[in-house]
Amino acid sequence: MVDIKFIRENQDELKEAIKNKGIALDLDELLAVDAKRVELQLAVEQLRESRNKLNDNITKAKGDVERQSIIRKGKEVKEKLADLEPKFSGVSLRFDELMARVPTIPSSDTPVGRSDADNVEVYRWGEPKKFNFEPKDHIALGKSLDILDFDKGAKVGGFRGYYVKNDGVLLAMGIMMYAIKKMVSKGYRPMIPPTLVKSFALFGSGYFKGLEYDAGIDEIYEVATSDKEVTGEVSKDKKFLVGTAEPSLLAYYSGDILKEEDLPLKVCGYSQCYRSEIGSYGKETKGLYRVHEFMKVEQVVLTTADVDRANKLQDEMTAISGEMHEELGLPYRRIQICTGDMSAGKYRAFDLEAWLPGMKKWGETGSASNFLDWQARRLNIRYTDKNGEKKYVYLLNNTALPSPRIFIAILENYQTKDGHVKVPKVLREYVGKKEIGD
RNA sequence: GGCGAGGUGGCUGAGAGGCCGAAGGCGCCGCACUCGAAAUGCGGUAUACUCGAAAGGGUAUCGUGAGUUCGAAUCUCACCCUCGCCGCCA
Repeated sequence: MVDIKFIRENQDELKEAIKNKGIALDLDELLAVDAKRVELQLAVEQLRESRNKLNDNITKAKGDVERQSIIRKGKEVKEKLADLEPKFSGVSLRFDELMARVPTIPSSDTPVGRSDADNVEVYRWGEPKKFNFEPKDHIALGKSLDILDFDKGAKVGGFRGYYVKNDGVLLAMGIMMYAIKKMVSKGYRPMIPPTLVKSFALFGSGYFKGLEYDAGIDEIYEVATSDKEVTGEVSKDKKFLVGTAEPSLLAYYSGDILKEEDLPLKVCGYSQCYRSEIGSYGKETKGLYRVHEFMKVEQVVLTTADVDRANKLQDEMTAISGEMHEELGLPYRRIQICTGDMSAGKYRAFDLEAWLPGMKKWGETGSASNFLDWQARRLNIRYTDKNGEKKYVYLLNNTALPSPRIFIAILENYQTKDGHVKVPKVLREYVGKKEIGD
């Protein structure tokens, strides 16, 4: 969400952002609706004022005649209100719909572009590994080492289902524990948040584009069973499965007024993540790369309304993920996301991509986003600054480590000629051995 | 799943159709007293939107939504949530 006053005063910049991000929104319509809304609000409030005054007078009325005359006048006011109030709420509803779509203006260093093809590599660590044999992909390795089973996964879980087995479990859980410990060592408070959430959490983070769940557009699973069934009716409070811990971690603070001295507030969350992938139908249909559920550690920071500070924090968060890739010995690069590949609320975004030798490509293993106050306005998260003024916090999020793609990267980067997989040093304490397949 | 109690400002807690945006207490802020502090006294102290240069005004908000009424924190209905007890499951 963007401040309406800011929108009124920065129309040209916003129109450019809407164009560059490829957002379906007519800003002129929004401004017209806004003007109408203010006009109707004023009229409605004036009518209510006279109604309230008449109601006050009724107690002072002497006798029935005066009383009746006041009630008669009140009736006229009420009729006018009955006409205007629905108009006002109709316009307000449209206003809210349009407001939810207004994007954050991207940072000046964000490349302008149409799609992910226009993202820019800004940093690279290590180089794609050279093998003196033909490297296998993780699907073949997982099968031969008996640590991944996609056939049984599909049988039980359906398309994109999978089992992790044996040493694979220790490796997957090890990746998560390693990430949690790393985040804690960097001063992040760990949480295990709910993955089954109400819609406001997903709207607040920006996963739902409108106030209502939009099936077929959003990549979120809706849970069919209501918590309570009354006479066969569907409960109004729908529940959804999160695609990342981010919405749950942020919604934790919704409605809160934090203290400036407590900021930046650093939190990390471990959760199972659920993604319908209906928007990626047909993409990466095999293996562990694109799956419906997986484990992930996410990092989230709440900070003051200071753009430079927020950018610096975002860079720090990205650096922590980078550090973990380095400690795991995984070649990676950092790319900056261009306007066309950036969702509405984001101000500045980077992805980390690890090299996957078996799949022979860079694969996204993290995504760091700076939203400024866009999410905080939706979630109503504020803080009091030193002057006692209330401001919206700036919100940042980044992947710490995702389990399956790091799993892929380790398998494919650490494979040996005889089909074994060496365990990266930092994960040996969790896996309990130096090499899987021994 | 069954039964019961309850959701009021930063907190506690009264209020049971108009005098209520809401008593009292605690907390917080200012002032007085003091060398300073404590104690005491006096005054102030919700949020959002909106009109206004400002002073100040208006609207809405007592869990949420709808209803009854000229008028609702207060009455009615539905829903959400919290707490307690029983049952069931882990």
